[in-house]
Amino acid sequence: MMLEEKIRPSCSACPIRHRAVCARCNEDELLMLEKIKSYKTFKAGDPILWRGDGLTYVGSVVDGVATLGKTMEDGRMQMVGLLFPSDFIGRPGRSQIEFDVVAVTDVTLCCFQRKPFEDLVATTPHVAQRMLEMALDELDAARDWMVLLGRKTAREKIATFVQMLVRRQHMLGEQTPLSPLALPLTREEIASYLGLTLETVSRQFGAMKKDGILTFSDRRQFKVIDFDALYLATGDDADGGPLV
Amino acid sequence: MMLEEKIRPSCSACPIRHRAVCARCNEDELLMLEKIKSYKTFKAGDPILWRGDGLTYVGSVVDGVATLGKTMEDGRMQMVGLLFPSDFIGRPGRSQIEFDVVAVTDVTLCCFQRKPFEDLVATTPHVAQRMLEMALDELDAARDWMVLLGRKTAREKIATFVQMLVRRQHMLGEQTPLSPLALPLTREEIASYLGLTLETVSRQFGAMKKDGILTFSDRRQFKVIDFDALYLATGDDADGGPLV
DNA sequence: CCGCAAATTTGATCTGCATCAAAGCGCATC
DNA sequence: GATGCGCTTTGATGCAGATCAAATTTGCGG
Repeated sequence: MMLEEKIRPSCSACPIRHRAVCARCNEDELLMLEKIKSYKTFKAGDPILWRGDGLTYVGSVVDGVATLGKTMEDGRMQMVGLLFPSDFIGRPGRSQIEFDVVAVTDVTLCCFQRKPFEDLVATTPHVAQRMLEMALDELDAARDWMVLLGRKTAREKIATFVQMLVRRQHMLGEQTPLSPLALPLTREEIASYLGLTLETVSRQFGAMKKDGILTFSDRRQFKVIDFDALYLATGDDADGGPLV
Repeated sequence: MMLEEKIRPSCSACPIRHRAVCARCNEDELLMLEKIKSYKTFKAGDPILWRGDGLTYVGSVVDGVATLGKTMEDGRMQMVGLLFPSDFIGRPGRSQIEFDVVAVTDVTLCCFQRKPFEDLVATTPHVAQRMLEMALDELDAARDWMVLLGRKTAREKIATFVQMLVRRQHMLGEQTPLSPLALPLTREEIASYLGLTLETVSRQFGAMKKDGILTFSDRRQFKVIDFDALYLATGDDADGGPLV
């Protein structure tokens, strides 16, 4: 289920070097991290960490996408976060994790044993500062998602989700705004992220296709045709504006 | 609207000394904080910070309760946090705030000018560590709230909210589990915290009264009669268990 | 190329909560 | 102790999205 690899590619060549928890580190600090890091890879569908598990390691997503969520005893499930490359998994200062982490695509993690990492957080200001900054960013994102879950309509939820994908993949890189986007999740996974059912997700995608906002080449591959209409459909305020 | 008071009570006598952002500070560090702190008070209903405002100060709630929320352009409102004594307002490293902060009762704040506070975070490990810990705690709480907003029924939401109040007021202090609890919010405010309407909140309180779980002495004052039933009604997993 | 299971779409129906609408109820002010 | 104004409760009705139930499509191992 989990393939541990002892390979430790050099941090300086790392694709998430400037966005992950190590972003602010200088060469010396990077060396300390290199000493305690190891790569782990997971297959699509594998659990990475389970709620209540002992938290022996923490780490960064290097490649792939993972979900963070909680399942209620009767099976209702709510996803509370999507983890893309450079996102951090786990929390220093806690021996247990509160949520389930699952690989949705094949995932590569840059892992640190929790204890030595905690010492590093305590002694390396650049790591602690970056951790704080990332935690506060995630807190803002979580709160925005609370607005979505509590108040937005199904259509607004889908539009917001698509817009988030556009921004994410735009940030991460190369592609022009009109190149096709990958949809890393199934309808059911999208539903559990948006507080909907998979049928509603499917119908809303259908509606947006009919309205000429999106086209699907493949079930996991789509393009945004009308960015303004997409933006309008999110229900968000004017500032921030279309595209961005 | 805002009464600035230049009084600076000594930190050592502060009621939130051991839970706020200063919790880990030693005497020297406390002295640095004392130098840049000032108290501000707000009347119930006053805005404390508005979304998009320049964030000139940050600080801790010393007394009273405030809400953190966002209003959509068409008036839909979602509260994303309740701020009790020792909770932190604002975020270092950002010049704007993303959410509205409003005093729901009379509120006393221990404020720090943002810039000097940011310097302190950068140079005082005990402040930075505590900030990180608090941010991660809030992140967990926000994610639990996402589960509530996305998946729980109206009754489960109300039960979870009441249980949170029980725990909060239990933590903050003196009272026995059976003493009456203060409900700091109106039905409408509760609704906007739970992603419901005020009518639904009212009906659910009514139902829980009829079921012998709660009694109200006053609209803002109630007792929990049946803790087990309350716990059962939250929809949460067995661990954590009743009361706690 | 076939068969099969998983994912998705589409349709019909149901329901929990929203919405709309009126009363009650404190409680402050005069 | 009447007047008015928030707040809350209660009732009637509507609807977005859930639930239930089939198709239909797709991907994949043999």
